Amino acid sequence: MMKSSAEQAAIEKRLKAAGVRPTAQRIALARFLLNGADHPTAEDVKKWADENFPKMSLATVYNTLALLVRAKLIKEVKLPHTSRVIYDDRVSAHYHFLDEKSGKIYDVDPSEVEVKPRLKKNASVRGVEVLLRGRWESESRQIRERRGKTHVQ
Amino acid sequence: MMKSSAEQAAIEKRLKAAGVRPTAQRIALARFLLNGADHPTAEDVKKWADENFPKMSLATVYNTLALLVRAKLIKEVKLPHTSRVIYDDRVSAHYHFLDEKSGKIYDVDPSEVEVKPRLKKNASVRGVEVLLRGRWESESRQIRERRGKTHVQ
DNA sequence: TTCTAAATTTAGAACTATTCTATATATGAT
DNA sequence: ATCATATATAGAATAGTTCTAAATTTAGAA
Repeated sequence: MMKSSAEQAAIEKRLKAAGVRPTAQRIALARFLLNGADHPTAEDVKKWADENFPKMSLATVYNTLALLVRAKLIKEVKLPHTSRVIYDDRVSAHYHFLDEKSGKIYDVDPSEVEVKPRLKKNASVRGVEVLLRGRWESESRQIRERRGKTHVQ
Repeated sequence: MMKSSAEQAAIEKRLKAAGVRPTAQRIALARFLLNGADHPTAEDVKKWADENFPKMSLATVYNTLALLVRAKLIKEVKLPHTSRVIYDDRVSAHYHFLDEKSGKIYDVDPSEVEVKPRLKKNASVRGVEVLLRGRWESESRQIRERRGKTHVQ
């Protein structure tokens, strides 16, 4: 793990480079969002803040999330399985995979899914969003067999 | 256009076949949803009801939408450009196209978009959702030229 | 028909996630 | 240190949906 102070300095640099004034609250949140959080919701971010920063308000969490999105340091992701917005530190275009067992979201590189629209209609496609659903960790044979077996009393 | 009474009878039949008791409210809403509405939101449906059915409550609109979804007569669609749920009378698997100019949603048959996941990770994909964004009606050359031209005083 | 039990509809309260508002606090430039 | 501006704060407001409890309607029995 990176030393906390060095990490803070690096984050501060990234904020400045993106035109965001590095206040204490912003550095703390950016550190969480850019080095550690895994597709958190605003609620997840607030929870982290409550445990790691004194008296940060929910408004600051939302303000900062919006600011970091505008600065292109994080991306807003809206997926159909929840009404909560998810924040993603991967800012380049990519797709998502929803593990239906755990509810976890995984990023998928566009190169890993071939998408070729061949619309009958003469429309111009300017963007593509893809959500894959399934099991991210495929079950081992042993686990599958155990699950399949009826419990014997 | 189909004669209203015949249409009602047909709708009533479909509701019964799907195991839904055909009350007056349900017949009216199903008629709108299955023959005429184009990806309406709950608000659109309520608005139609206010203009075409006496005193229907918002709760009935939501109850009936949920009921028709459970009965697989319509499908719930959640898209990232709005926080409102959209209802679709096409119930088989398909993709969507968002016209970014009009905000309108169009259904796209899965045969019209080739999607081939080739994940590095050994995951099992059980479903794919695709949203295309762009212009559904591609502009004619004339319109494009007119739009491009600076207005001369 | 009338009665009755269950299903449905209703109005409005409650809820969730987010945005807004007004005030207080902190910051950087002078 | 002062001042103007930016930021942070608590809480109110909002949007969309779901819940609750009471009233109404329905289908079937008597």
